[in-house]
Amino acid sequence: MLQILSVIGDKWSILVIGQLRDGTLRFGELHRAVKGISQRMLTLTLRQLERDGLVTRTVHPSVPPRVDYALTELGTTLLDSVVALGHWATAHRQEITTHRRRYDAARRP
Amino acid sequence: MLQILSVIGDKWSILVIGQLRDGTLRFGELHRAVKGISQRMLTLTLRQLERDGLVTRTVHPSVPPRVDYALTELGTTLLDSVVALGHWATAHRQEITTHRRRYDAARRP
DNA sequence: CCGTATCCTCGTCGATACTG
DNA sequence: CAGTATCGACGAGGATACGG
Repeated sequence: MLQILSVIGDKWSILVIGQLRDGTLRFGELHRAVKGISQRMLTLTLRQLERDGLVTRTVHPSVPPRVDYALTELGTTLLDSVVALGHWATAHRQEITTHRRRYDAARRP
Repeated sequence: MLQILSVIGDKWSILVIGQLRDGTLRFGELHRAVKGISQRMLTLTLRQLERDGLVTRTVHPSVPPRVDYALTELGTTLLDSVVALGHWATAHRQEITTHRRRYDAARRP
């Protein structure tokens, strides 16, 4: 069970899956879309997702090389929960930061 | 945005919130319910959740001491997404492990 | 019972440099 | 363009001991 949570408990995984909701993206496009992720972590995250059967990796033997990533059917089923989390996060972001400030203010007089 | 994902991107947070879905729990009860968590991490996780306004902490001044934790209204709204993730995880656990074995077998001949 | 305080150890991640 | 390799720093987190 903890093994499965590691799939979704990784923030990069969630963000990458979220980006793939509208269809196929290239490596570089993902790199630009997911702000703050390093090339290394993007590679590792995609490998992980591919290993778990959540995304497909398609290499086009061209020059320059082109690699496309897309959600599998299994990945799409997860997407619903992920977007729900995304909605929750954006909906309550302000509320949470307010709580944090209040909490910190109470403990640092 | 990444700050908010840190709330749910932590596996302990997710597990703790999941345990609180049926109501109030004491510290020790949570400690036993969430398998594998250390006392230290449970404390830190609960402080984090309290700081974010997802959990209330109620100290009963008795001997021995008793501390109850419960979800706030905000925490309950998150619970829906969390249980959705939980359902997804249990529903596809087998499928994912199968993918993993297949992937590993293909790369380790 | 419910913590806090230390210490110490792993793994994780970013930076950088280099290939096909 | 899309990676792989290497390294070094950093912090999460377990173990332990102790306090209210």
